[in-house]
Amino acid sequence: MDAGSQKRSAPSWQMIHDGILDAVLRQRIEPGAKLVEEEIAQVYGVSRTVVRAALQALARDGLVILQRNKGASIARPTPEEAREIFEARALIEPEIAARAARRMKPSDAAALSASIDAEHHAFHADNPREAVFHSADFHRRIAALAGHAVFAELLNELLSRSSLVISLYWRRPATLCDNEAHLALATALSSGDEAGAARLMREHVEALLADLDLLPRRHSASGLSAALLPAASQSCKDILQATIAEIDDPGE
Amino acid sequence: MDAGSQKRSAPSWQMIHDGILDAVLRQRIEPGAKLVEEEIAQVYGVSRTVVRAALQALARDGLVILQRNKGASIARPTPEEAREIFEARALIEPEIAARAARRMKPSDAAALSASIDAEHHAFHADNPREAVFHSADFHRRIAALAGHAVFAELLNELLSRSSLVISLYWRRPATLCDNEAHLALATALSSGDEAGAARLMREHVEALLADLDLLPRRHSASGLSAALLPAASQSCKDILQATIAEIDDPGE
DNA sequence: CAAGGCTGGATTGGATACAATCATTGTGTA
DNA sequence: TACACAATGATTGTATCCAATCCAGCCTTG
Repeated sequence: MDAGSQKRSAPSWQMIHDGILDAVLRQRIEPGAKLVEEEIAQVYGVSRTVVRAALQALARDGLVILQRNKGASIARPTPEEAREIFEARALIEPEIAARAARRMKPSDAAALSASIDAEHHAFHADNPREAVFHSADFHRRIAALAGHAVFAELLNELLSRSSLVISLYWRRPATLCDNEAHLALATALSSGDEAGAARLMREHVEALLADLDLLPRRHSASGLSAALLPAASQSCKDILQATIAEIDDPGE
Repeated sequence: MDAGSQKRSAPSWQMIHDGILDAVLRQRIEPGAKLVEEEIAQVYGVSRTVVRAALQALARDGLVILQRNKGASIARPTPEEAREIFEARALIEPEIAARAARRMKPSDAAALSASIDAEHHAFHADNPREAVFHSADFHRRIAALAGHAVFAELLNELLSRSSLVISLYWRRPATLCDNEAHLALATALSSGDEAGAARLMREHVEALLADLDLLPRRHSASGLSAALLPAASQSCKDILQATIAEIDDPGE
């Protein structure tokens, strides 16, 4: 209801914003990739004006870095920023889990199961990126169940930035404990165990943080790496076009 | 240093963003006030392009509501949203206080004292709005001392929105316990008492929430009240001009 | 041969013009 | 008189245009 009534006033740049956001969440755009306004404008068939609005919105989300006269590029969180993002999640998400456990209805368990299954399926299909995407979706759905709009917004931003962190600093793409943790969480949530859900969530997020490879080294000098890995920026246009095609043709 | 190095790439709309933000924090613009692009553009001597960017940034901060083809207006948090904002603060700020207590240096105490003094002074000068502004500034400085950029960003947004909540739902403009709480907090922080600072902060924020008048009644029908109290929207231009004058002439 | 300056292309920043939409007022009619 | 409807003015949404800036490659020069 809440989201539905707002749909009528959807800004036109929202589509571009969501398209790039989706590409980030699915790790189809690498951190540091250059986002040229004209290219995106051609992909979506609009003028640069609308693209600029979308890029500024993404910059407010912390996903895009805008440098004056130098354009937009996908953000590259520093190791310290990465740690801070997961520390913030470790504080907020247990509270969200507790509230979700308190308000859960039996019908809500299905949504969580669907997300877990999707993650499980993608994992076994040897598609770790999609698995990570659905993993974040699981956390997002819990936030939706908590019925707390402000917490949900805060977490949404943190989850988006977590995708960047994961593509930069994720150590092992094959982690089984992830699914275990999600299953245990879903069980605690469904049984209304507030304290247990909060504890499991805190441990889960702390485990995620511990699995990051946050070395003090500069992962690679910002400008240099972008020059060394131009694949992302070259294929940015194609990635967005593919994303659009998927949206138009939801029969995935 | 951190902010200084970023200054070179300051976007041009930042000035307008900060101007409107300052007007909100000082409660010179009332929630619900209409923000007409052309007026703001004339005040700042720029075109609507830059103003639109600033308004979109403010919308991402939750301070401005953008409705398609209906323009921008200062947000009016619902009572539920107001409660959620302070619940989020009650969760985040104790953690910030604990981290600040851990990292405090003796020289940092001065900044906190200055903020408390300014609040105290404004309060005794019978200027409750300015007192509220400095009260928020006190919380902001603690976040800066905590040395955690993500928490600081999250709190910054919550503090800005709190200003809207306070101007809508604040019950008693004459609260002495505020200063008491801030003094006790500053003492705990200066002495490095993590647990005490966290506890005091949580109690303080919960007291703030308890002092809000969150009745289920619609505070007033949105359109009607705007018509009954057109002062805010009419003087929006003047408010911004006055704000600019103050910035240009800092000898307040 | 290396270092520094310069020019050309590409890209962004901002202003302006025009189209689209909304709110308000006025008018005609039942 | 009250309601429906159309015209008008105001405001926003988007595209396009031009100036400002940056980047890369080349050239000059010590």
